Amino acid sequence: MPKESKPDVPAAGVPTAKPTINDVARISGVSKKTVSRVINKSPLLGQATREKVEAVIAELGFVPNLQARALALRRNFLIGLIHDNPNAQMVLGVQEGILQTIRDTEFALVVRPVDRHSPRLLDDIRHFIEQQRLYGVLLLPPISENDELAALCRELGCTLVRMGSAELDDEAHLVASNDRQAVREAVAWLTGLGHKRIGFIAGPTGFRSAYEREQGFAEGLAEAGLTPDPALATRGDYKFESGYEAGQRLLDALPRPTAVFSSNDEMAAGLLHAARERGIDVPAQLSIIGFDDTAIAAHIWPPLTTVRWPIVPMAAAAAHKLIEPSDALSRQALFLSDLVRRASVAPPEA
Amino acid sequence: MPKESKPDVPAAGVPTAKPTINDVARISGVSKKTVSRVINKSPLLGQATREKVEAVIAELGFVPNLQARALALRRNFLIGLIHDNPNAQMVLGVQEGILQTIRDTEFALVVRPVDRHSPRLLDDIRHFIEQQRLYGVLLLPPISENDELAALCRELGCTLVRMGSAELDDEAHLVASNDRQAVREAVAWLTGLGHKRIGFIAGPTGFRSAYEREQGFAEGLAEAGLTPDPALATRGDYKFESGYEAGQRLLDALPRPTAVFSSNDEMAAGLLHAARERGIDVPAQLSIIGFDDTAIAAHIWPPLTTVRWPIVPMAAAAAHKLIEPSDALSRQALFLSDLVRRASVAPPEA
DNA sequence: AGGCAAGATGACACCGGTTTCCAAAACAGG
DNA sequence: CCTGTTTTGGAAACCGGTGTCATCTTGCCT
Repeated sequence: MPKESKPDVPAAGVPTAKPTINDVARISGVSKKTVSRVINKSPLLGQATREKVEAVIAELGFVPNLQARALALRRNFLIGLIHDNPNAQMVLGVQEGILQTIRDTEFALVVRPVDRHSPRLLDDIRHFIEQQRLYGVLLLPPISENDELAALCRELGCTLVRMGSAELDDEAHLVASNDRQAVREAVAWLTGLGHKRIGFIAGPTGFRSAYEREQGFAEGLAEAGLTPDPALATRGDYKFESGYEAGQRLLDALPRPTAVFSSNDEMAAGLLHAARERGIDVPAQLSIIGFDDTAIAAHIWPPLTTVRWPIVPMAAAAAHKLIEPSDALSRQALFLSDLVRRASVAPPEA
Repeated sequence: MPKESKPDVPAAGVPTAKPTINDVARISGVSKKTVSRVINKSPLLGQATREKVEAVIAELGFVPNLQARALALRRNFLIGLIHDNPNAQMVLGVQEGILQTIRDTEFALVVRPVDRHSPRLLDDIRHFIEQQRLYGVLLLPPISENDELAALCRELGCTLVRMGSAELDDEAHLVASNDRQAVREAVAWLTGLGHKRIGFIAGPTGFRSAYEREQGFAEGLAEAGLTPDPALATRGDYKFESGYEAGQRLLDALPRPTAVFSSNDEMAAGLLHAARERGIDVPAQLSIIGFDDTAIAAHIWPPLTTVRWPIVPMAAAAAHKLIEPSDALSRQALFLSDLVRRASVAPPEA
């Protein structure tokens, strides 16, 4: 019994040195190169040889050294998540989705929050990608809309998938949700209940997601034969406080809107604060719809009707596109959102 | 032209191949080894030689190849964040803190959420650490309380810092906040306002953080000369729904508590829901204090008085302990929390 | 059978650092 | 001036894989 390979409880003086490709080659009586071919599933390889080598690999519990591969391939097995997104829940949802995909692969996820307004942004990211030799990166909105950044990734030979609204990139490098359509349905829900004065809180200018939601709102009104009232449209920056301020403006309008669509949940929560301060009952006197279905939507009072988009599956698909671009699963680029109906919406008062 | 390898318009004919340690050695007229000594700040090296080499490094813009170093050193420049924490804001705060520390170093952050109850937990993490050859890992609560996991990291030669309540580990491998003291102060705030029937929603059993907060609550009552009433103590699992259910129980108690301390904000929000359903006015008829100061605390109505602990600085310190253990900054292990006073607390009704 | 294309395998250099070992140079003491 | 010790630099091996290219089998066609 010269060799005893109990991985747990080394106990004995055996150093438990991990087997290398050389060990596998020696024991199975082939060259390193052949073992390498087995590892990489090279097609030009004899069936018999492959099985023999695989048996030895299994027996030894051989796991290829990622650092050595990274050196030789000039490419690390790391997926980078680059984002500039204030929404913790969304970022974590994306991380979860990516990890669902790379679980049981050799890939790992490295995260890199950035400051969109930093002048060193591109230099920093260039250095980051080069130094870590990232295999691919996933860009989250809003920074996914930065075309310079995308060009940089491509220049560095780093595969790239962008998350965001459609038309940002081609299908192979994009996952998107149909925000516009979802907002139209949300507005249809309100008009169907009889609402005619519907306010709108837009997201910040320059964000494609904000633009899409705006368009969806306009289309929704048009479908119901309503004309937009400029006094009922205002803008925020996706943060709670801006929703609160937007609420002040909207609730000053006369006659007051009977419903408001907010471009995200945080601003909707801010609006709700403003309504509460004025003693306006939600939903009896004011219906509210948000967007994103973040945790806060279900936990404020009344629970918020909102548009939910499938963050985790989208991120999982994005990761799939990065590491298995030719796979059929990597085909889908558009994901559907749906309206979550909760207590913040009711028919308008008579 | 047999070989043409222009990746992307590098403009000049310069191939932009990155300089290696060999280039530096050749140009500065020394050996690789000497350059390596410069990179690694080896003490036994001539001053003149060092400066000469450093000049060449700067001029060439040489950056050592991390993958090659990782292979040779058998250790990658990656910090792992292992967590099993449902609170997105907290996890993201930790990521931010770590990144503050490793910014401008060669380290990167790789994240690894896990399932505490998975039977494969230890095997998975072993494989992860070995495969990626992590330099160090940071463990977040509640999984940071798993001593087997900590032992595993040590066995694999991976430095380790645990985040959580004190007494989990020695100072060099721990960052903690003084939960107990903070809860005592929160309770003192309530008793100071005249509350005498104070309810408590504990966190799940088996969590040290939950235990610390329980102790702090008991001590706070004792300091005010109050005796704990078992009818006013209940338990949740840190989730919104469990807070809601806990609220049902507490608000059934007769006489009703005039204030409740909840072991985290989510459960406090659940309690608030329960109170609202019964038409109980907060804070006039019921004061509520939470813990964590997550986003929801400020955004629900009324805004929640809560205990805030310094997540980001704690995580930054933890990362510092990992990569620069001997540094003076790595000395601090205990961080102070403070009470954020908002509108959910008022004196009891007469 | 001979010729040839295609397929399977191996030898060897290479990725870019670190480490071992040893020689040369510098320095001290006798 | 010689010997012994310390500092400094170089050659070569090594970390553990992958790429290129040559070689050796095969199978197929005429």
